[in-house]
Amino acid sequence: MVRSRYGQIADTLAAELGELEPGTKVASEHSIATRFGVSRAAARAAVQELEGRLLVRRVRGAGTFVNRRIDYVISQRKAPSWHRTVREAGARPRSVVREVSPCELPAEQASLLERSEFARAHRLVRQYYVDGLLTSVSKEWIPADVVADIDLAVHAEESVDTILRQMGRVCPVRAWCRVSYSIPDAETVRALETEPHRPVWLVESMSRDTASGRPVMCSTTWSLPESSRIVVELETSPENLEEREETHES
Amino acid sequence: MVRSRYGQIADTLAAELGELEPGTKVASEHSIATRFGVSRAAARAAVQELEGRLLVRRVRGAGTFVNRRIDYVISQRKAPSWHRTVREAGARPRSVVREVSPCELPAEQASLLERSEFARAHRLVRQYYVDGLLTSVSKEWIPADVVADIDLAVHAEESVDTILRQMGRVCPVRAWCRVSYSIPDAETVRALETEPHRPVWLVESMSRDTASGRPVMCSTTWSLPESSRIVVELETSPENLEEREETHES
DNA sequence: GAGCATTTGTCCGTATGTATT
DNA sequence: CAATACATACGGACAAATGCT
Repeated sequence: MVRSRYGQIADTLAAELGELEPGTKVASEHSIATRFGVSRAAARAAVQELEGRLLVRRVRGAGTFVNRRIDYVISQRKAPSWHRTVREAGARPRSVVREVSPCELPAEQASLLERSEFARAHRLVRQYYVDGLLTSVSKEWIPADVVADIDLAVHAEESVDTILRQMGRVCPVRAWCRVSYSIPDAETVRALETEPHRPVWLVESMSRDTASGRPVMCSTTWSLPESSRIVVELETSPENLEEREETHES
Repeated sequence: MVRSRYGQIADTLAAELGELEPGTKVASEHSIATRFGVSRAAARAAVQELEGRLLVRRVRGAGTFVNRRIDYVISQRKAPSWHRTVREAGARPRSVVREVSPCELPAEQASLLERSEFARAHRLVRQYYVDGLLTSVSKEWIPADVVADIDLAVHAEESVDTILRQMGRVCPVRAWCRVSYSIPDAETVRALETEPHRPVWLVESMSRDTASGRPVMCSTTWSLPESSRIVVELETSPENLEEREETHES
């Protein structure tokens, strides 16, 4: 099969992009069209191809920029640290509290947190930026019986983990987690500033207190696929192998 | 912000698509252009939008068809069964052995299987179809010390699990697994019949024998995002909470 | 197998809209 | 306000794959 012209151009550009720092501005559609002697439509197709490969990001009116994906590993063996993960990848992490308010637990979160529905809790909405680019939004629920008041603390100290440790006197660790690739609801689309109906990462998580085993926090986090590569590791130790259900098909 | 014409058309079509059975043929670009009084380019943009939402599949020369995604849940509590999962979703599963050959274990697989590099093993390549559409390809490695000869059995019995149980006299269960969303290598691109450089699901997995705890099989499976929605569930039982590393950031 | 209509894929040139700088 | 850059849209053309006759 013959490679299409825009495909060849995309391959050429992709090779050149490999040398560049994330955030670098890429040649405009017009200049690509001129350089390769094609129409702007073909040049555009090539850049869209690169966007599909997650190699670039495009901003209307501003230009096209070299993209980078942060590997975020979710594992049972390691406690999560988004800020550290981003920094270790050589990027600049920032998170912003968008909303913090008392609420009553919705059914799903109540069940996960092993509380009764409508139990009093704190709802926390945050946005996460990598190198100034919005990459994720999260909603977190913390039952009021873990920490009574959270508003002031949340603005002084960005890490919820630290707040729970200091104010709640608990030691939270991730006890359950579900990762999928789904279509976000309208509210999330607004918060993530993404196109409606476009699939993004969804990580649902619940943490327990190490000592008591009691759930102390749960969250749902939506992340743009172009900005992070979520990796989930699942491990069953040999001693626990028998605990599982059995079927006879691969 | 005003919604673009092709976006409106996409929304209209998406609503209509919801009523249709998977596999149904969708109106052609030309007829959409005529119906909505727009150019073919705009109609095409609308259909491409639907493709991006994973609602349709397009085949050159044939047409555009309603798509369905199969939810495939990977969990510690449940043994995997691809055929059953697909059937339960109301679709028709089929897997085909493409290649079965003796080989020496590559470094990565040798390490995972706790064998020495270049140890003799069987390499098995399979393709998976849902409703006749190619959705996944897998490579599986089985050390020769688990089953000596596998060629004939593999063609008579599709389930590797069953072969291992009967010929290898082991009871395999998934002990480790890693899921990510990655760019496939050229060989995989050919086997998956997908575009180069397009990200797809990658599930790496290793199974141990229940009784001995010894690794008996490992595999890498690549799956098209438009055909499956991979969900990974990770759970740490309260008793094991202390086993993990600690950090102090969320 | 050959021929034909259909359908998507690619590409051209041009024009206008809209967001950013 | 002007220049730049991406977004949307038009109309036309041919290529390539598919499915049917």
